[in-house]
Amino acid sequence: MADYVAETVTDWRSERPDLDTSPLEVVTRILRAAHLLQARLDALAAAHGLSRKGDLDVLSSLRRAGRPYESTPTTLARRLQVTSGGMTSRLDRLEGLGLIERRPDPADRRGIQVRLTRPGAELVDQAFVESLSAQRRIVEELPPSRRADLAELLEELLIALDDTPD
Amino acid sequence: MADYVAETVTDWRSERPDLDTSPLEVVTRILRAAHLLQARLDALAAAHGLSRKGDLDVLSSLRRAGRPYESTPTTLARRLQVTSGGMTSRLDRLEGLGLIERRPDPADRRGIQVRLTRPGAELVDQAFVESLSAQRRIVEELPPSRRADLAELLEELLIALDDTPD
DNA sequence: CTAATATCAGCGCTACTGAGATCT
DNA sequence: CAGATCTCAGTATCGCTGATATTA
Repeated sequence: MADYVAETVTDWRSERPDLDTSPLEVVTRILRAAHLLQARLDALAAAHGLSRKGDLDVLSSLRRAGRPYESTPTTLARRLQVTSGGMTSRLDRLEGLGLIERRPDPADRRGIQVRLTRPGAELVDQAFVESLSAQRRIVEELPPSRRADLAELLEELLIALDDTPD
Repeated sequence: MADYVAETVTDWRSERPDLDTSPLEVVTRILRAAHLLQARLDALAAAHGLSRKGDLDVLSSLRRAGRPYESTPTTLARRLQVTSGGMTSRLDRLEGLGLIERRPDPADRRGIQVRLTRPGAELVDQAFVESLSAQRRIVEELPPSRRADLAELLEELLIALDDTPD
């Protein structure tokens, strides 16, 4: 029982036995898994009217900050791995949908506060829970101790990639 | 020492203690790692004139098949997680660069054989080795036994996601 | 003055969808 | 005729870059 990447590595071994292709077993697997997972989660979010990929991430990020469900465009952009320009367009869309509001930051007149609206908070509480359920169904195909191992190994890798909050 | 996702899960725990957000520790980590890894690999491929994301994957897929370095658009599309239309445009570009050729399939006149040219084979032998080195430097931040564990866990997950060759 | 914040216009890229031509 | 193969045109999306205005 093997996955696609196992076959790839076997092919390389017979073709270029001088190369150590074992890094593919981690890196390519992560890329392929991300592709498959993203497709599933996007389809699910779309069923809640969130057709654009990163929108639920923005709402979730605001939601988990707790009341009053606020943040700034710059903070959101950094967390979600996009530029500030990219975040502006996501916020435009979400504001158009009535899911967030922008208000001037009282403490810094350059800044903006982004806040979940009531409908935004309700939507994220449904959509996020549902996304989480879908994720759980996938992850539960691994036995519990394996899940925890995988999570921890991925964390080590992400730390090596400097994906740490500062 | 924690990564970004650990912070996320902590936030959720204080905000929605009723939810089990542990699936994020696997799924979100995979999505974030993929984003970071892809950015590094794209930059590297671009240094070899392969500015477009999937191009090196196409060349690699042909190369590891062994002589005569041939495949078909449909097979490549399936392996590389794109539609046949998406593969057509990749092949157009690579053909324009002189890295592949298209020839009619002698056995099936609907079909096309895609083949690496000499320059294509030379380029992939450089660019792939370099990409592999970059991947190795990343993966080597984990101790060897951890690397193997991670590879195996990811394989189990991909099998659960049906990413298997048929 | 330098640096930070947010936005905007313009651009490039990527890949999908659906239709069509050809062939099994 | 149904189904497979490949291509093409059209479309949607997505995010980046670099410039700008404002303020710290």
